Amino acid sequence: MSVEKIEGAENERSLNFIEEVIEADIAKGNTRVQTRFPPEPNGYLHIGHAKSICLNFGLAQKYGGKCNLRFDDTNPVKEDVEYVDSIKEDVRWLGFEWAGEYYASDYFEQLYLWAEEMIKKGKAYVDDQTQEEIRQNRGTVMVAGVNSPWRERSVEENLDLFRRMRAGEFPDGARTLRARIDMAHPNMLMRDPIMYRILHAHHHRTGDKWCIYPMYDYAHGESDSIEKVTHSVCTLEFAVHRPLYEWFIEELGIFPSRQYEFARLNMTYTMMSKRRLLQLVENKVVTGWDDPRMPTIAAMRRRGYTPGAIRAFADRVGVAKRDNVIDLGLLEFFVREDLNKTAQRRMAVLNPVKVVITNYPEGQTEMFECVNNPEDESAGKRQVPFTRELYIERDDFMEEPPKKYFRLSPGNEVRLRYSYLVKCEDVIKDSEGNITELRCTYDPDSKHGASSDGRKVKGVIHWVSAEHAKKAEIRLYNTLFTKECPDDVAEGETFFDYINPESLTTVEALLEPSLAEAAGGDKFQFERVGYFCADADSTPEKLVFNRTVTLKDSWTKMNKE
RNA sequence: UGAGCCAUGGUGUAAUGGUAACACUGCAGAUUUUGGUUCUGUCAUUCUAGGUUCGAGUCCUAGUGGCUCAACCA
Repeated sequence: MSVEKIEGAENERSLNFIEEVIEADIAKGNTRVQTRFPPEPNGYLHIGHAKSICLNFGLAQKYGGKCNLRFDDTNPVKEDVEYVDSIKEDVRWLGFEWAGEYYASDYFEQLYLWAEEMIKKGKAYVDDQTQEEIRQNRGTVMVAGVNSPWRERSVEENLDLFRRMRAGEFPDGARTLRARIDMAHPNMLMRDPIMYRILHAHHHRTGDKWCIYPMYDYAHGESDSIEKVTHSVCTLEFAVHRPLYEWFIEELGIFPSRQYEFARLNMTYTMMSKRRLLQLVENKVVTGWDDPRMPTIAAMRRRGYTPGAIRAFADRVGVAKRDNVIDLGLLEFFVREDLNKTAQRRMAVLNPVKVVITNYPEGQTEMFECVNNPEDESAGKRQVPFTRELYIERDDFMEEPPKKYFRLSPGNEVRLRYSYLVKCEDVIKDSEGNITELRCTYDPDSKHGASSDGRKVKGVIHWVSAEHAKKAEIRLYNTLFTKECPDDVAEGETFFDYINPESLTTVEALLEPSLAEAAGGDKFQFERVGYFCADADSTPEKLVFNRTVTLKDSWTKMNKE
């Protein structure tokens, strides 16, 4: 397992409750630690999975154990190799290497053999009830279920029927194999759970070899056991499955894997249901699973989030059993923290207004040396051209500035970053009163932070040369949802109604020329605007940047007052 | 009229039965050629009621509140 060290993540933290379990096991002499990350390949991994990945791989790492990647591919109708591939890519990108790559489908034959064993022990039977009958006879949480009329079939008959199920003699849904436990059990999962269903479906790995497929409950614990998983860590909603998990393992007398549950990750403004995310993709609400507005790992990668930031986030969020809703801002904090150290700084104007330096020679070009990253000298410097006509951010000028505004305004002087001090002398407007141009004068002695008489200015703004600026498409992303989408949306609306109509806006920005080569995920901080990632599709001819996170901006609050 | 899980600042997560802490957020200030970063300071927490104890966030009892479970999904 290889993870580059991330600063800040090595702080001493107390043990989470799963680590306590492991340390207790080690104290008892059970020193081997084997975990697994078991996604179903029916969608892309999201930030919630990232927490699970960091936990499972982190546990193995911490205790000198191993972590497997196992695909829980027992439902062929929902699964696809595209998802298998994306999951592997995302786990690797997060910085983890799995000890073994397994598939529940690798175990289909063994699982089948064990099922016959269960039948022979009288612990399983073939049920001919319809789906509807099964549902009705299961009872409710308050009312006990009733036994299936087929529950007392002989071992021979069960065996024969089960073999014929496998042989493909029956249509989908005609029969199931059920565990014989207790139809009055207070835990619904223990009321003769279905072990196998008939599904004449093509499986992405086993092809058409099988027409019966094991259910999660029958496959998961056994798969863990086959892999000698010591600590099977899953989310809280599986806690009610634990008695069943243990029941199968005990009845089969196989390696005693044990299950532990932790609370899944929830985040503000974020939808974590794979089913819902799939709907967004299928309905083309987003461009795909890696649309930067999605909460998927692939989307975050494209947005410019770093693996280290996500790992640090997962570490901070912790592991407990309490329901939680993490503020999206916490994730962004870790992204900012990481990017602050590594992202190169560039100047870019998203909403331009022209500035003419009236006392600067026409046709002259001057190169200014700009620091790429004030936090990292090794990032070097670059030359940026300066001319008589520039563009600055429209927000960086106010004709009637409020009291604490210290950027450009009539008669006020500001520093053009890394170049001259300029003073606004005149405001040019069109017939409708819109500002079209600002006329400024510059102080020729104010290079390199100096000024002719030692005066200082508070405002420092970014700029680009009108002649040299490159155009680029910038995608500004906001949260996909304007508010929390409930699991059950109110009558008359769908969860699509909760989508933020301004989740994606595109602007044409003007960039300093050094950005022309940027492509393929390079990250930049556009000064006082935010962090941007050069889109993978970006070319020097068509520059496209995705916004990652916004800088902390107390000045915008001031503007709102 | 079920079973299981959970309850600590605004948000998360800690605390051998012994001074409730850490991070994020908020607020205030300092530094700063990014209103960023960095630094300093600061506000704010044990669901309720009993009980055990010299001492309870922690143990016990009862209550309250929240979550999960009735797919041939995982």
